[in-house]
Amino acid sequence: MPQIHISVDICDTIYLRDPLETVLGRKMIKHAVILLHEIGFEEFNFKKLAIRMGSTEASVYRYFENKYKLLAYLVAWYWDFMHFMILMDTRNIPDKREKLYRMVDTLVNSLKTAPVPEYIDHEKLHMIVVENASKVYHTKQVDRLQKEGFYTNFKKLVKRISDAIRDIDPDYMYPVALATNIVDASLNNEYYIEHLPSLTDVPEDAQVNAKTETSKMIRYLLDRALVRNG
Amino acid sequence: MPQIHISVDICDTIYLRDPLETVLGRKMIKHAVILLHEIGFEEFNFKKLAIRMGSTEASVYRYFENKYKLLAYLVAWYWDFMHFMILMDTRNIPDKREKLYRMVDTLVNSLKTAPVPEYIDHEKLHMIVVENASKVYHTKQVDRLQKEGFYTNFKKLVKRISDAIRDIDPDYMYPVALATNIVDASLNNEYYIEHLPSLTDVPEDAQVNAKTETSKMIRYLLDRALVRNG
DNA sequence: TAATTATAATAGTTTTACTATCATTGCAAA
DNA sequence: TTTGCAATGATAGTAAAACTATTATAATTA
Repeated sequence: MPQIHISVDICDTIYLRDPLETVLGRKMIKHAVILLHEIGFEEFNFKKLAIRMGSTEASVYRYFENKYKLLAYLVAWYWDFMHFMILMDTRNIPDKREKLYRMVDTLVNSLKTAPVPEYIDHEKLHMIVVENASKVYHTKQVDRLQKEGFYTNFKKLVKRISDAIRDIDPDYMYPVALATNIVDASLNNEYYIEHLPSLTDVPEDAQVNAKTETSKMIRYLLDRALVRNG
Repeated sequence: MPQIHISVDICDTIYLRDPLETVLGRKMIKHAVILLHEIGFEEFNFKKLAIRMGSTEASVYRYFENKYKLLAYLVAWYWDFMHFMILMDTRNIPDKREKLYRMVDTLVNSLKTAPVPEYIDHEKLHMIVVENASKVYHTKQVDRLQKEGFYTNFKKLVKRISDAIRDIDPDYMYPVALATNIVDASLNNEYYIEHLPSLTDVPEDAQVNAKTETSKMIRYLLDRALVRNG
């Protein structure tokens, strides 16, 4: 197997130093993912991260201004990576509808073939994004962050999906909102199935695969929403 | 005009003392709404609230354990109130589809006739919910909070909307997920139009009414998703 | 009027968030 | 090989946030 290098593209105002360029930085990212997954964003802080990775608080602060930016970095990394994955997974699919469905499958992360670097646990990062992505978007600083390019990776991904929607049904009036909506829903529905099942259609005690169910639900919605044209 | 009293129903593990039962408590809620709207949840704390309302930090702590619970309280209040509003606004609408559409209108808060108590600025509370509701749902303590009944008001609202969906199209396979989805989307889309327009279908510089646009977009989606049957 | 309760005023503790300083390490250019 | 320099570690410190405790006083209630 050839070693695969993915160079993710992340806006450089998110970090003070690019963590992916140093050994310590990659270690930081690795343990940030583990720790965030373990204790959640509210309990997470740089002191705990420093202890966990065997470094010091001061060193962490040399890479990121604060924990919000670290989270923003991980989320940006995730979306850039998912964008890449969607490109890979949907190549050579001639059927437009099948192509969009495959995008959804990639989104809910039911495909396990991600060529993810060893320092990132992709499943954990996925859960971190599910639980915390909205904290990056819903902040009073949204307009400033937007100008600084914090959200470009997510926007690119949404653009890609909305193009696929337009391909299927050029008359659909709100392709971008629908794309945003299914990305949001694919994250949330999986979370709700696990934690708040009464917000979904699976019975309380049913043993279902949250990813598969979510994928089916989104496909169903798209199937209804988009008019067949060949 | 008769004085209208709404008694909202909020799970009693959210607070230490019910703020709506005392003058100080109502003052607390009033200024919490103003201050949260002004500076956002991250910058908000009990010291600032105490100063703003002319009381002390200790007094605030007698009502709420911490700022997360205060936020949870406001969100629970909001959903219970919205549930009530949806009941009011959709009475005597015979057409099932029109009834669901009206629910969406009420959700995006385009109806301005809310009989809201004087100590709550409804438009500000709406924005607080848009910006912060996900912070109440996406936390590591979700399972405990769920057991304590933090989310029952939201669940009741979703139930009501999913029933309306089922009324229109009994064959729709995921009425609850769709209901959850349109509630989420109605909050988010309005926010995106204002702050991240490239996640929506409105052009960057377009001067549109975010609420009206959102309502139209959701109606359109529902119109496509739900099969006509009379 | 006495007892109870709510609040204000004050003062504290602990934790988090962040900054500063300086010694040490490793590596690269001279 | 030495010199210089950037990265890190070790340590210490400040400021604010997140809470807790104590007491005095005002307002209610019995």
